[in-house]
Amino acid sequence: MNRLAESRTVPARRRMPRGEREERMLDAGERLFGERGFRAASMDDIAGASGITKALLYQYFGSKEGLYEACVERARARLFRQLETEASAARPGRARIRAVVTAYFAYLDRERASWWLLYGDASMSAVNEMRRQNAEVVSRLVADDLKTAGGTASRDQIELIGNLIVGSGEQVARWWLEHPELPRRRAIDLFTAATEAAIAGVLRA
Amino acid sequence: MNRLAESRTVPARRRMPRGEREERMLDAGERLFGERGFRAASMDDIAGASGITKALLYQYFGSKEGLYEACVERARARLFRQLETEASAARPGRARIRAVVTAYFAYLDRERASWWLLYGDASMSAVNEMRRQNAEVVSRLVADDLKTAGGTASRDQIELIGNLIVGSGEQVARWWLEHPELPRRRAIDLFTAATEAAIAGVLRA
Amino acid sequence: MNRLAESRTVPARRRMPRGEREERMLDAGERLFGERGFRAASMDDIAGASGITKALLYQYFGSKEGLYEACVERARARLFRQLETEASAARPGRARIRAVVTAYFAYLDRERASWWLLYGDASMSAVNEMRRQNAEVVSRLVADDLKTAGGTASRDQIELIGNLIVGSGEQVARWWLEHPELPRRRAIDLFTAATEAAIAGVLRA
Amino acid sequence: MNRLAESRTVPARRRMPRGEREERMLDAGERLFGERGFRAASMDDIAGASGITKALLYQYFGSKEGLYEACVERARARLFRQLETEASAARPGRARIRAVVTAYFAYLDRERASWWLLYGDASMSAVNEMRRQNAEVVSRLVADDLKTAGGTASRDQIELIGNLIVGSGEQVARWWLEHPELPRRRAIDLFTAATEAAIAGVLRA
DNA sequence: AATGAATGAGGATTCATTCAT
DNA sequence: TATGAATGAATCCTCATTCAT
Repeated sequence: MNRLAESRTVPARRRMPRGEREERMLDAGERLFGERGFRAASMDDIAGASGITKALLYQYFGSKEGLYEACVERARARLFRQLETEASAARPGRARIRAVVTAYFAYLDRERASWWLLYGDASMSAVNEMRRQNAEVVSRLVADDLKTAGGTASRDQIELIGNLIVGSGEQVARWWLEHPELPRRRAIDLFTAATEAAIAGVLRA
Repeated sequence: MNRLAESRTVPARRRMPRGEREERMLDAGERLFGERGFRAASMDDIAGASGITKALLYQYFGSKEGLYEACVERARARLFRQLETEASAARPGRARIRAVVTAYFAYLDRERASWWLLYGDASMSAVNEMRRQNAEVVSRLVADDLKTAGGTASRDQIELIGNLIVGSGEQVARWWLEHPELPRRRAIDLFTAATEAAIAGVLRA
Repeated sequence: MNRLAESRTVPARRRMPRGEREERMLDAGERLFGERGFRAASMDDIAGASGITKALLYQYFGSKEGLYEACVERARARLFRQLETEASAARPGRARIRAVVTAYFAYLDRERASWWLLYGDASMSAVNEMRRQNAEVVSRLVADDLKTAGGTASRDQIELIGNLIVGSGEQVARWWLEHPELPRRRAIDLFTAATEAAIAGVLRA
Repeated sequence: MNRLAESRTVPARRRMPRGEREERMLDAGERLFGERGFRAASMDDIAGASGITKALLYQYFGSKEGLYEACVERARARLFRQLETEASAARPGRARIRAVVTAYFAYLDRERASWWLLYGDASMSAVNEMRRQNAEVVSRLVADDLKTAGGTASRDQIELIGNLIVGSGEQVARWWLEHPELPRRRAIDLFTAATEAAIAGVLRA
C-alpha cells in the first residue's frame, strides 16, 4: 500500500505480455524475499514493488508459497547454469573443481541478495528440496569427472560427496560473506583444496 | 479448533519449582518447534502442550523468539556437550575426528526431532548464530589438535575448516536421515575420511 | 489452482447462435448453483464449466445475481409448465390435486439438482420472489377449481391456501428427498390427502 | 424494537463474566444476521456492534459459521420453548393446535428480525438442520396428542405431518408478514383449521 | 506466581467486475 | 462479438502479546 514505494520502475499499467509481467513479479519477489525472508515479506509489499495488484500475483502464482518457489527456482537455475557452463568449459579434475568453485564465489559476490533468498528460509520445504537438487547436480558432476578419469565409486560415495560439497559451500559462503576481509582469491584456493581433498578422501575410503 | 490438542504430558497445576516448570516449557517448545517449525508452532499450542498458560510462557521467556532461542540453545548445548566429551576422551588426530563424527551420527540417530529444531528454521537468526557458534567450537577443536601435533595454520584456514565441517555435517545429516539404508558405520567412515582429508587439504594450501 | 476444472461440456469456441450460448451458460449456472449454492459457485467456475469467458457472462446477464435469477426462472418455469399441463388435463377437484401432486413428486425424483437450485439459497431475494409466484399460481389453480365447483372463498383464504401448499410442498420435498425408502406412491397419497383436507378446512373456516 | 445502529449499551471493556459477554455477542449476531443475512453481515461489524474485537468472537465461536449456528440455535430454542409451553398447557386435540398456532403467530409479530434470522439464509446447512429439528418436535407433539386420543399412525404419516406443518408455517409466515392487513386473529383461525384438517386427512389416508 | 479474558494489527486469499485489444 | 489481463475491495482468520484479577 504505502511503505516502500520503491523502484516500481514504470507506472506500467495494463497490457504487458505475460512473460514480461512474470519477470517483474519474480524480480520483486526475489528482492523482497531475499531482504526480509519469507514471512516478513508480504504479498502486499511484493505486489506494490512490482507495480501491480495482489490479485494478479495470485492469478500467476496461486499462492505465496507458489511465488516463493518460483523465485527460488529461477535463482537456483541461474546459479547452476553458470556453474555447469564453467564445469563443461574446464578440463576434468582439479581444474574443473577450481573453475566451479571460482564461479560459485563470483556469484556470491555478485548476487548476495539472491543467495539469501536461496538459503535464508530453510523452513520452507522448497529450500531443502533445492539443496537436494543441488547435491544431485554436484554428484553428477563429480561422477562424470570420475568416469573420465577412469575411476569408480559407489553410489553412496558419490552422493555423500555431493551433499558434503553443497553443505560446506553453503556454510562457507555464509561465513565468507561476513568476512569480506578475506580475499576472494584466497577463499577460492582454500575451498578448492578442501573439496579436492575431501573427494579424494571419500574415494579412498 | 485446537483446544489443547497435543499430549499435555501432565495435568500439572500450580506450585512447581521454577526449574522444572521451565524444563517442561522447553520440552514442549522443542517438540513443537521441531515438528512444525517456528512459524507454524503457535504459542497457544506450546502453552497447551506444556500444560501451562501462555502468560506464564511470556513471563519466563519474554517472547516467542526468546522461547525459541532458549530451545535451540538447550538442544545445541546438549549436542556439543557430547561432542566435546568425546573429543577430549579421544587421542588427537584421526582418532579424535572419528570419535566426534561418531558421536554426531549417534546424536542424529537418537534425536532426530531436536536436530530438526536446530536446522529447521534457518530464517531465524538464532539458527545462523548457532551455526557460527558451532563453527567456532569446531575450529577450536581443530586448532587444539593441530597445536598438539605441532603444526601451524592461519586464522582463515582454521575458520574455513570449522565452517566447512559444520556445513557439510548439516547437509550430510539431512541426506543421511533420509537414506536410512546406508549403515551408520559406513556413513561415519566416509564422513571421517572426507573431513580428515579436507582438513589436510586446507592446511596444505 | 482450479484452471477450468469441471466438465466443460464442449470446447465450443466462437460463433454460436446467441440462444444456444445462453442455454449453455444457464446449464452451467444451474448445475453449479444447484451443487454449491450461490455464494460458493464463482463466476470463474461457471465460465469455465460452460466453456466461455467471464466477460461474456457479464455481457449476457449483467451480474452474478442476474445470472442466478435467470437460472432460477428457467428452472421454475420448467416445473410449473409441467404442473399446469397436468392440472389442465385433469378433471377438477380431487383428481386435479392428485395430478399436480403426482407431477411435483415426479419432478423431484427426476431433477433433484434443479430443485436444490430453486430452494437452496433462500437468502437470495430471487427465491422468496419465486415462492410468492409459485403461491400465486397455486392459488389461481385452487380458485379456478373452486369456481368450477360453484363454491366461493375470500381472497385471504385463497392466498393462504396457496402459500400453505407451496410451503408444505417445499419442506415435505426436503424430507422426502432424504427418505427414499418411502415409496413415491405413498408420499403422493399422503400429501394429496393432506392438501385436499387442508383446502377444505380453510374453506370451512 | 431493535434496529437503529449501535446500541452498544456500554463501553464495557475488560472483564465481563463469560456468560454475559456471550449473550452480548449473540445479541449482536442475531441482529445483524437477521438484518443483512449471513454473507452481508461481516464479523467486523458484529464485533463492532457488540463492543468487542473480532478476535474474541473467534475465541468464543471458532468461526463465522459457528457464531451463526449459535445465533440460530438460541433463537430457535426461544421459539420452541414458547410453543412447547403453550402446547403442554393446553388440552389435547383442537385446543392444543390452536394454542400452538396462536403462540407461533404471536412470536412472528413480536420478533420479526429473529424470524428472518431463522429462515433468511436457507443456504446455510444450519437452517435445514433446524427445519428438520422443528419438524421432529412438531411430529412428537402430534404423536403425543394422537396417543392421548387413543389413535394410531405410521411413522411416515407422523413425519410427513411434522414436515408439512413446519413448511406451511414457514411460508404462511412469510406471506402473512407481508400482508399485515389480515388480522392476526383471522390468520390464526385459518391456519388452525388447515392444520387440523391436514392432520386428519393424513391420518385417514 | 499464575490465570484467562481481551486485544490490535496484519496477512493471505477470493471475487465480482471491467478494460484494452 | 469475444477475450484475457488486470483491478479494488472486502473478508475471514490467526497470532503474539498484555492486563485485570
